[in-house]
This record gives sequence, C-alpha cells and structure tokens, in this order.
Amino acid sequence: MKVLYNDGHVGEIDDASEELHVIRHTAAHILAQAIKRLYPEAKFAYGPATENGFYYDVDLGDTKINTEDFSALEAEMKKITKENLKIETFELSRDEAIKLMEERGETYKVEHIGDLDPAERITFYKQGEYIDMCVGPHLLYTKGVKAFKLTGVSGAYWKADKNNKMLTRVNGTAFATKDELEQHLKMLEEAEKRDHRKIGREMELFMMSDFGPGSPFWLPNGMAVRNALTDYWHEMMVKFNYEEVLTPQILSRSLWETSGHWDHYKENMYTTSVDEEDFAIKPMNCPGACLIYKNRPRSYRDLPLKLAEAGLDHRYEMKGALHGLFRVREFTQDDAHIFIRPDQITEQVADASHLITAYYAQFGFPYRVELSTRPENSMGSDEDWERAEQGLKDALESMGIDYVLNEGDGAFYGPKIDFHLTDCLGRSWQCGTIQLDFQLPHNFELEYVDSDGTKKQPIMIHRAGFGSFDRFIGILTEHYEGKFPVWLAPCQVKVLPVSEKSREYAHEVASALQAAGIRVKVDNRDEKIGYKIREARSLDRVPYMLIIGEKEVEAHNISVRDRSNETVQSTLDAFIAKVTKENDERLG
RNA sequence: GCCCGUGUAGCUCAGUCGGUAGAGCACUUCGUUGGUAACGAAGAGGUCACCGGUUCAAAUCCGGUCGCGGGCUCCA
Repeated sequence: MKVLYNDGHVGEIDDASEELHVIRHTAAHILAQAIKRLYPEAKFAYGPATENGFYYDVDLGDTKINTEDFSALEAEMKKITKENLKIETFELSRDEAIKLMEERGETYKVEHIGDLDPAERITFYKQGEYIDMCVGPHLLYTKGVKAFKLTGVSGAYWKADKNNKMLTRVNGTAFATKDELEQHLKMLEEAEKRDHRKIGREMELFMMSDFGPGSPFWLPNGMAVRNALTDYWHEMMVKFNYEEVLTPQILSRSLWETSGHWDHYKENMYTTSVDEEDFAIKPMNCPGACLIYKNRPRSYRDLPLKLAEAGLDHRYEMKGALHGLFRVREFTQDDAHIFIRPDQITEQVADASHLITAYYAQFGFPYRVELSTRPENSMGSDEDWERAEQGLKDALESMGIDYVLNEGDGAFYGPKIDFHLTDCLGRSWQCGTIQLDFQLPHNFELEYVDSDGTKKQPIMIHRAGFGSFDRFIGILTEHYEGKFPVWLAPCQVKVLPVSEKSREYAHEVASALQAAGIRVKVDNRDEKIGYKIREARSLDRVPYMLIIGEKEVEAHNISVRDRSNETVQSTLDAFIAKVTKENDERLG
C-alpha cells in the first residue's frame, strides 16, 4: 500500500497492521474534516489511530454531539471519501506553524507546538479545505478509507490530565475492507452476548446491589464455581510448595505508615477509628506477610519462604471505574509473597512463571509477557536493580519465554513481569504479575542470618496468577460463554424426569451422583421434557442432562445428553466414572 | 471524580400532547403425565430509582441526589 510521508515522498508499506494504522489515522482526519464542516466552531486536539480504531478529541464549546448525530457525521465522512481529495503534506517553521494554527483558531494545536522539542520538524497534512498538524504518514487520497464506523462519544481530558478541560472524544473504527469491518462488528456483538454481567444473571452466579456498589454478592451457583477454582488453587499451592496463611482485615495506621501505603495509597483505602486509634481495611496483603516473616528470626536455610494468601482486599475505586466483576471495590487476590536471598531471584521467578503458565495452560489461554524495568524516581541501589532485572531476564530466558521489554515501566520498588492472557475473542487481560520488591523488606527491616553469621536483607516477590478470583471468574465466564468445563460448572449434571412416573428413579440417580461427589440437580417441575431441556441448555448451560423416563426406569439405565446435543444410553456407573474423570481433569 | 447517556414488575421492554400504568417471559394456583430447545387456563406482582419544584393534575416538564451503561482517569 502506498503512503505519503511527511517529507513529501511516497513510500510503500506491506505490513498489514501498519497499513491498518495509516488507514485509521487518515480516517481520524476525515472525521475531523466532517466535524469541522458540520460544527464550524470546533477546535481540535489529538486524533490518533488506536489499537481498535481511531478517535478525535475536539472542543465543541457548549455544543453536544451524541450518537444520534452519528448518521449525519458518517454521511459527511462518506461524502469526503467520495470527493476523493488528494492528501498533501508540507512543512513550516515553528513561527509559521503557530501563525497558521492561530489564524485557523486551533488553540490546542498552538499549545501542542509549544510542548514540542524546538528541534522537531513541524509538518502538516492537507486534504481539501482541511489542514492538520501531523507527523503522518497518510494515504494518498481520501477514497482509500473504504470501511469505517463511528462507535461512540465520550469525554476525554486535554492531555489526559483531569485538571484540564474535558473535550468531546468521538470514537470510530476503520478497516481495509467492508468484510473486515463487518467481522469486527460481529465480534463486538459476540462480546455482548458473552458479557459476564448478563450470563452471571442468567446463571445466577452473582448479583450486585445498590446498597454496595462495586461489591459482588456470590450466589450459590457462582460460589460453586469459586469453590472449584479455589480447590484448584489449593492443589496448585501444594504442588508448588507454598504454605498458606491468612492475615487480618483491619490493621493499625502505624503499619500502613511503615509500608508507605498511608502516604501513597490512602485515597484508595477505607479507614476507621477505634479507641482513638486509626485503622485501615487492608487494600493489599503484603504488609501482613511482612509481619509473619518477622514473627521469628529467619535463617538463610528458611529461604525461599513462600507464603500464599487468598487475601480479601478492599480498595476504594472511583464509581465511574466500576464494571461487573472486572472492576470491584472488594476482591480476593490469589496472592503470594516469596521471601528470597539475592541468589534465588532467577530460580524463584522461574518457579512463579511456571505456576502462572500452568494456570493459563489449564484454561487454554495464550499469553504474552512483558518485562518492565527501572523507572525514574525509583528506590534502591543500581546494583540491586541490575541484579534484579538480570534475574528476571534469566528466568524468562531459561524457560524460553519471549517477552516485550518496557524500559522504565517498573514499579518504584522493583522491576516486574506481567502476564497478559488472550481470551477466545482475542481480547487481552493482564492477570498474572511477578514483582520484585526491595522497598518493603527495607521498610519493615526484614532480615535473615546468612551462612557467615551476618544479617542480610531478603528480597520479596509479590506474585498473583489469576489476579483476583473475582475478576478471573468474570473472564472465564466470558471465555466459556458460561459453558464452564465440567470441573468448574456450578451444576455438573441436571436430571430431568420425563413425567411423574419416573421421578422416584430420577431421585435415586441423583442421590447416587451426589454420593459420588458430583454437583447435581433434579428438575422436578410439572413441565414437559422439551421445556426442561431448553432451560437447562440456554439458562443453566449444564454440561450433562440425564433424561429419565419410563424407558430408563424399565431398562434401569440413563439417557445422557451432552453439550453437543447428542443423546446416548449409558449405565449409571459408567456415567459416574466418566464425570468423575472429567472432574479431575485439572489435576493433570 | 469528570463527560455523555440512562433508570417503568424478578428479566426484556411499550407507555403519543401532562389526565395517578401495560406486554412477553419468569412466579403462584388449577388442569394436563408428557420422550429431547417454550402444554393450557387463571391469578398475583409496580410509592414509574429517590427528594424537591412547576401545575387543578407529573412515569411524562424542571432542579438535585443515588444507581446503572459507554468512555476518560486509575487499576487485580
């Protein structure tokens, strides 16, 4: 595909994702041009291509745009592509650029020029009457944007700073072809169908109440999933040689002062006062783990000390940020704190990585890994950081894991590895994280006696695999569309008597399943079999239905209908063996 | 917290110009005893989110609060 670079030369790009980026960027300009035609008072801020489309931030004064205006806006954009305007580029000196933008009333662009490095070239793109300051590259003609759609309007702060003015952000997406756009829109529809808030209601997994915004209530079915996931977690903790602990919910202010949370995290913490002393409900589990470490003297022989905690944390999140199970105000982390000697970094980071990748293999999630290194304003010595970063790299390389390096993106207390899983719709979620921490061992004056008898400071690893049980169940719900694998399904087998004549036998069958540790329910209602099947399928999403009628009573067997909607005859014992085996699948 | 939108029965939604509410599903009861994705009938269920204002009269118009949705910001 041919593109126009900002020095005026026409180049060729052949990478599909780069092409898409240019198409979307040009679409953003076409959007701005259309906005300017319909709203002449509009002033433009930024209008980039993004991962999923493009947007333009615009100041419309007191005018409001909403989705009802989109058809007019899209029609104007369509018109601009049909006009097939030639896209041209030119360069101006700083003063000329400011003059041009001032003439056109583009105050945000003028401010932007002021923020640029004085040495930087200032280039413009022009199509018809529309001129935008832009580094490009762009398409050669507006006709090159063949498939686009406006997807929403929202607010966005100028320069993403909440102290600045709120601008109007018009979001859209564009693709190389109409087919690809259609496919994308279908994916969004599919995502809506899988929304865990909708499925959670249908399957009665969890509920929300206005009495506790951002705090899920776990209903019996959701609790069954959660317990199954927790059982799996326990098994993995044993397998990976962790010891499980539980630390208190409410701890004194002085602890949070020591950890630094009182100074740096207080606005997210719920605080209370008892006996004229300040307390806080824990937003994290690490300070508690540090106290356990300090409970007695530690030897170098005790390390690594691997403490796992399914810790319930409370964090005040801004109400606009709350979203189903994905973003809540109380959640249980699958947390762990690993206290190690400096020589154990590589080995223990690799161990934690093995655990996290084992989780993702269990659920069939592909994943990618990012390593974030020392930021500015970090604490600790150059030597510590270098050793820690090298340790993380060595661990990943020893496992043959490819990773993206984010220079300067680490926490102030240490470098970290993030695991981003990809669900069945191609959406990415950061769940697993491994963070090295020099700060808390320092603040809490943690130490161990080394082999030479001297006291040394351990390094702490924070690590989570699911992130939180709550959010992970939300992700799993969408990933499986509620059709959980047998071992996670809230109801594993639903027994459906055809009529009253087979009820007694149905209950016998159910009792046998229950005795075998299988989660089973009987649909006793006075309804026709087709009705019961429909509900078990579409609402409960059960892996197995047992159809029990007079034929089964007589033959003393069962009819098993699975998710493929095939029905087979089986003996009860054979079916119990099959389900039991599937229930143990996670143990492998 | 900010921007935009939104709030009517458990769920999904109608409700015109202001005249104190409707459907389907779910629920209850009765009838039906059925064979692989919705059996029939009847009944019950609502301070129209909440508070205030305008009006003879408010689900409807206005203001505020709260919740929810999509974003921003932040994040497990």
